[in-house]
Amino acid sequence: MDITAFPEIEAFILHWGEMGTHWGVNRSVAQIHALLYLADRPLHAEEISESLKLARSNVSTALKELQAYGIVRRTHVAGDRRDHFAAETDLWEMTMRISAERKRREIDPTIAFLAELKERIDVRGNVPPHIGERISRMHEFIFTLADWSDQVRRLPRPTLVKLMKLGAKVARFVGGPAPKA
Amino acid sequence: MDITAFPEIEAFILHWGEMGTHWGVNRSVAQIHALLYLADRPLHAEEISESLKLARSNVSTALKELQAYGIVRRTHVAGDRRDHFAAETDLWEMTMRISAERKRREIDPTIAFLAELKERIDVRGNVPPHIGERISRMHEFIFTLADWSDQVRRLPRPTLVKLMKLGAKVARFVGGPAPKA
DNA sequence: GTGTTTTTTCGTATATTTCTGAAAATACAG
DNA sequence: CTGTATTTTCAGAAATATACGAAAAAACAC
Repeated sequence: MDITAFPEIEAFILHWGEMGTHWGVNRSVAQIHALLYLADRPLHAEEISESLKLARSNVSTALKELQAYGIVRRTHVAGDRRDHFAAETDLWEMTMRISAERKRREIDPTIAFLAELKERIDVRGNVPPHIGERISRMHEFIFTLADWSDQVRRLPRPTLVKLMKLGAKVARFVGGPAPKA
Repeated sequence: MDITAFPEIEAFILHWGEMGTHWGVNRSVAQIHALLYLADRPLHAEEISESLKLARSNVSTALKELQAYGIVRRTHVAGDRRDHFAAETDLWEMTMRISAERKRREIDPTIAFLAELKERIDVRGNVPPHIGERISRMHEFIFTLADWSDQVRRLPRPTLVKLMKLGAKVARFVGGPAPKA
């Protein structure tokens, strides 16, 4: 399957690459992910490199990143020494893994940082009180969201899908008003 | 309130700026947002420029961006011709507005793009069928999430907070298993 | 072990984004 | 209207992130 044969495939890959850049994922990583998502068989690094016209070394680095996210796995093809790579195609699974990894990399350290900062502010004593309050509120807020995301991530997929489809109607279970539309 | 007087404040601003860069928000925008979040009164552009050592013009651009997100508003101070700026300090409100704007800018166009792409693939006819399926699934998935986010955004804040605190326990309402921990 | 294929590392080149400063535009007071 | 304060625009400079290619390392066959 040569991607240049289908402009639609190329368009998807380019769009996905751009999306990546808007969300802090580098373009090559996102493009390779898109390519593997569309592929119906595992691809080796050389193929990827040629298809996307990226340096072989760049592909290597990007694949490591995708594996760190847990959304691409290495597989082997009989009679071929080269590593082959396949993307997770279950989109819920993919989303959960990306969110878990980004939480680990960025959110957890931020929570720790805010806790430490609040401590330092309290020790110092002479910082205007509203500063401590704002920092505390941010800490608590991010912690609450992060904790919620951890719980949601552990839900069985079918439960998650049901909840999602329910949308704002879940509000009725906590005594909220019926949603308007 | 001179931020250089408190290294904790500066640390918060720098951290927030870095967070921004990891999520596709430019550093100056995020830093200014952090400063305004901590400030207990509206600040004018010149103050911001001096506090953060950013060019006045850069501050102007960044403030426009923050206003486009709806998380900073322009106010006026009696007897001062200059515009003053204050950040939304309710973190739920802030989060909802950021997510609404990012959806508008990035997700909605992506949904439209995927729909259009699927259409083109169907018309063309000779694209391998699994490609069309993968694109369709991605389209549906993103649409479902986006629709869910719209509904959640419309929920009254107290309802939202209750749901969040409930965490994985909401699963019981859709016949899911009791969460483990 | 040696030779060959494949992958990774890493310093540097390139591309991209961000920031600046000067100039233009706007808003307002008198 | 004229003059002054304030804000915005925009082309180029600076900073940052990304991608490359050469060389090293690793994996494997023989």
